[in-house]
Amino acid sequence: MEIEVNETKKINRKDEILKQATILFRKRGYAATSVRDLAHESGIEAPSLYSHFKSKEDILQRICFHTANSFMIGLSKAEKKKKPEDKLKRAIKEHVRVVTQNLDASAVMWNEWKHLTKPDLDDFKVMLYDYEIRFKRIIKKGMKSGSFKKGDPLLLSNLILSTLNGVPFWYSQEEFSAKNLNASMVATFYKGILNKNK
Amino acid sequence: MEIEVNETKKINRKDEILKQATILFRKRGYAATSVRDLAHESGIEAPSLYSHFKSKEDILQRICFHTANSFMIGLSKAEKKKKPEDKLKRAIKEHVRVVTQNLDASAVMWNEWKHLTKPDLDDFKVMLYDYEIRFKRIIKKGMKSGSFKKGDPLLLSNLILSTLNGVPFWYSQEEFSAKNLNASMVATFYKGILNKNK
DNA sequence: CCTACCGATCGGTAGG
DNA sequence: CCTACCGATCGGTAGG
Repeated sequence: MEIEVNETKKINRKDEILKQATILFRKRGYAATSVRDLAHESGIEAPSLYSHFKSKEDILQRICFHTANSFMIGLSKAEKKKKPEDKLKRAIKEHVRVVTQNLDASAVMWNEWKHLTKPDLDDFKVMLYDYEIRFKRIIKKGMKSGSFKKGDPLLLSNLILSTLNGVPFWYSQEEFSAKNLNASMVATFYKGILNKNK
Repeated sequence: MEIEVNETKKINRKDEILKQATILFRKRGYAATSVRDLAHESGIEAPSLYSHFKSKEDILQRICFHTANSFMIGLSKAEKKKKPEDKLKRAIKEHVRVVTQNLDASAVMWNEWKHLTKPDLDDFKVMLYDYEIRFKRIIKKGMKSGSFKKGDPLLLSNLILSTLNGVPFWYSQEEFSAKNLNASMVATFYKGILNKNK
């Protein structure tokens, strides 16, 4: 019984540290957050952090890779669709879902991954690059098949990904619903904003 | 003659520090860049920085406010147009122009302004908010006049601004031209990407 | 613009 | 998970 409680506490403590680290890294940035800040918010002393994590960077690494993995899984789901327009629609939907459900973690991943060091840094870059390549491939195929207007697939891919990655900087559950955001984003990119009935 | 040379050197040195600071703040982030790093890249010793700037934050403040001011001026030009669709088109063009001509500074402003402290922090937030409000107003009026499809002006404004602010993260002069980027962005948002001739 | 230097804080370890 | 502690580095000042 006592052992069970201790183990549960240990697991909760580790998650609690990760949760507080995500909030602090988002608010102040990785470099400006000290291990003492992390410990204080988690209700422990600074050296106690090292019984859960190897280093400060270890904490950042877990946040970055865990979040990036969620995005990769979402993209895989999108790639199972057949038509390019359905693939892109699903890719946007999945990306919006992951971002809105992990606002702080998404922002931390996007803003702080540069503080990772080798070999994690290289592995992370590969993941990012893979995501971009696969996202671009959907658009490229859609342009070839005639689903999308002809253009530079890389440029359009970058435009859409910028929009998706910018969400954590302004989205709040109080102001917007994820469903409405997703629908608006797809409608905007697919049909444009000009009113043709004018 | 000697005085003239000294004064010229002084001005160049100050600009050189700002230039190197912009590059370093962009690459490593403000908090992870030391005044010794800044001094070294500028070819001087660390304490010599303080004959040009009051503090490390003073350097960041100048980068942020100078860049933000460029964006404000661009938006003012856009607001002089009459039709909402022309206003938005011009606002996008000006924003793209400032971003592509100040890639590092734009990224630093966007990623590092949170490291400013009061009262500069509050002043900067006011500028950011003013920009967003005025950008949103263009869209709101366009929706009311029937130029743009009906929708949530704040949401659409956030979508477009996210796309614009994301540019420094992928744009390079070697891969894209500012002119083509601008045209593609306007076409994408105005007319959408779906091919209606299919 | 430099040398010499300061107190504060950093990430992390030893040992329990 | 704690106390005690470490060397390194931080932003910045004094004085020239």
